[in-house]
Amino acid sequence: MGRAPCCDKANVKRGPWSPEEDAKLKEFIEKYGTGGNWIALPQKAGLRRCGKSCRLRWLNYLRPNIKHGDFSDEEDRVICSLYASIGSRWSIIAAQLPGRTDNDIKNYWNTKLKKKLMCLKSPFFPTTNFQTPPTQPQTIFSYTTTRSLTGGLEHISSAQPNLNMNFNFQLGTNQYSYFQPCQDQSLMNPMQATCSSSDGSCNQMSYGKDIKQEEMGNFLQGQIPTTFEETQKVTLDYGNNSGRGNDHQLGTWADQKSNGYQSSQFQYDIEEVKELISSSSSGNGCNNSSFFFYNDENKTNERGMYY
DNA sequence: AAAGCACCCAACCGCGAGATA
DNA sequence: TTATCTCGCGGTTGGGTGCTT
Repeated sequence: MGRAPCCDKANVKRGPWSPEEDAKLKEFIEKYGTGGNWIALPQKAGLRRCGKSCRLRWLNYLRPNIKHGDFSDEEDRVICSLYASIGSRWSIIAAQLPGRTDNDIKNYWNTKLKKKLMCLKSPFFPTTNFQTPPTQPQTIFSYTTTRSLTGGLEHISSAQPNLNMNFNFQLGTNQYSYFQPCQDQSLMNPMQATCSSSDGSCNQMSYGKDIKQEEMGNFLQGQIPTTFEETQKVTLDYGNNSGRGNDHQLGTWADQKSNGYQSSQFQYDIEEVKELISSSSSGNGCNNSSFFFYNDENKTNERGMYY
């Protein structure tokens, strides 16, 4: 037994709204309000539309003070922070951004921001030597372009200077992943995104397709740091790992610590971000690589492996 | 120039929660 | 207490548009 339809679908118009319909709806609501009953509203307003459709049109497009157009950096930051805290509660996020609708934010997240963020914590490393460790705190992941540390590069858009990928970090029974805004989009040229695993075995990427949620792999799974401070302790080991090419001799854990740039800009609660991008698939095919993780509980540095 | 492809976003769908009879 | 109705939400779809080949 299915749910009763909210309206007579055979007798309502669907699809894009005409300017005339917009005007009718706007005029009616400005004059009489919604009356607390969207289902009855279209009939009263003389519209052959479903009440839900009217509601959506009003909330997302017609009501006063709706803001359209590009999102500002500040709005990006708010969205990311809230997403990290509460997940895909778009209506709550929208409530913090005057003039933005939940639908707008959801679309923005799904089409742009998610990709932008994912590219930033990319599991790529430069094919050439990393010359000088940064003196200012910044994300260590921004240097990465061409090397996959883990299996799971699935799709890389050819149309945008962003990389879309998934990856796993595993540490014993724990798994970790990262993402962070990219400071330098020039590092994200997808055409450079070829895996340079020393034996050439890593070849997990493809181009020119929307990344789909079910294809993303285990971006974040398993036991992960539960506090902001913990996530800040997570870093990569650029050091002298056997099995890694010389082009990845980027420094040591100690260097990174003394330079103070391990994940110091980590703004987003990884615990919540994992809700965002999850699926059952996990890539493989890369050589194992390792990273260091500071275990806050044991007060020790531990080595994790990428698979 | 045209066909194919990818992206974007407005709109739709179904479900859960809350209100009401 | 239960059944029904409506709202509001988040996930998904599909058509328009622009880019690439």
